[in-house]
Amino acid sequence: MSEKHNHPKDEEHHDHDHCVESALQTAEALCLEQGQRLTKVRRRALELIWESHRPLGAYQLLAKLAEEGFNSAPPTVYRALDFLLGAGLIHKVESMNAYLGCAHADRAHKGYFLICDECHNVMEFDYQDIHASLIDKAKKQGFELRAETIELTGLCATCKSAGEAAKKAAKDKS
Amino acid sequence: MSEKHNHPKDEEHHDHDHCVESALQTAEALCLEQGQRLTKVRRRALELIWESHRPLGAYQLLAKLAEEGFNSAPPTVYRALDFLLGAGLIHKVESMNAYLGCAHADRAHKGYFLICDECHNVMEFDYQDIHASLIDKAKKQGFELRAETIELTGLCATCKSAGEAAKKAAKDKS
DNA sequence: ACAATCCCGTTATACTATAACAGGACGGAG
DNA sequence: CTCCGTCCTGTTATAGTATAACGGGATTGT
Ligand SMILES: [Zn+2]
Ligand SMILES: [Zn+2]
Ligand SMILES: [Zn+2]
Ligand SMILES: [Zn+2]
Repeated sequence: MSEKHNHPKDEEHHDHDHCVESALQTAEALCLEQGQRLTKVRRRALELIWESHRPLGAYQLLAKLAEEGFNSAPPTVYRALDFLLGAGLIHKVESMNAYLGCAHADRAHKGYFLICDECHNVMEFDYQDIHASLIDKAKKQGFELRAETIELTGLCATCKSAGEAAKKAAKDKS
Repeated sequence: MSEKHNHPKDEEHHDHDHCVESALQTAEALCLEQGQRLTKVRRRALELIWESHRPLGAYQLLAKLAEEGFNSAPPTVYRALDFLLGAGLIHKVESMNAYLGCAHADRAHKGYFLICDECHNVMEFDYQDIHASLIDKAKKQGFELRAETIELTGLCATCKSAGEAAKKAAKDKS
């Protein structure tokens, strides 16, 4: 029971525009439902985060917002991020201090991430079995779980095969 | 298959001095074995991290080192931390920007943490079954795992029962 | 003694995040 | 519609986390 959402830039068959659009629609529906206000800056922040193919730092996002005429002081972006985090529309990748659009905002879930050290692409998964197992283990300690930060780093398939190809080429030359 | 190392300040039966001492001995043995130099500042940094009952921020550690006559500029502490992290003697808790002595430095392992939001105590676990499961899932994506950040936050048993007691007292008063 | 390497001191700077207060927009009650 | 309370935003200042870059001193093996 795992679902992935992967959006590398170079995956041509992936229509990322559609992806962004659908995320925005979900966001609007969710906010409406919960009586939350998806204001201009919040909406645009979410869109910019989604448009990026990798997690976006707060100040990178701030710069983009500033370019478009939004206020350029840090609180602007952190307020938007707080809102989006609270609404479950984005996740923070703690090990990168960066923010990522959530692909399953419409249903409660825990976000687990596979982060490539090389290309910095991130895949989000929802491993219910591991989640259940963690809850169980925590409970055995009398610990009541509130949040999970699960970030796995390494080499993605693309970068791995690229690396192996490079190594092979070097060997052939010698 | 899980092992815990828990060292809350208020657990009277726990001889933390012994704990620190043994961690230091392990560290010296490991460094000797690997031809690494556990210099004064590194050694003292490790000791200070262990003496703290919760994860220590870099600048908190720096302040303690400075009190003892070590240089008080940031690179001092970050160099020591980098060394200790590299040697596997401490872990970084990403969601707190803080550092924690590792209780199993002598054997390869992945550190998973249970972090109490209330008292900020941290327990480290070594869940081999979850580790295996994660490696397996990653491999199915063609992803080669290098590091895992698993940080679970919530309420520890102590704080939970304290909270429930407080709630009960409030109810009795009414 | 010498060279190579590693470690440390020092200064400056980059990056990440929040505090605090004032003013403006919005939405509901009357 | 108007008033009021609340939520949102603008603005300035500051706190907290981490690294760059350069030079000098200690350590180790030759
Ligand atoms: Zn998600
Ligand atoms: Zn990659
Ligand atoms: Zn450990
Ligand atoms: Zn606690």
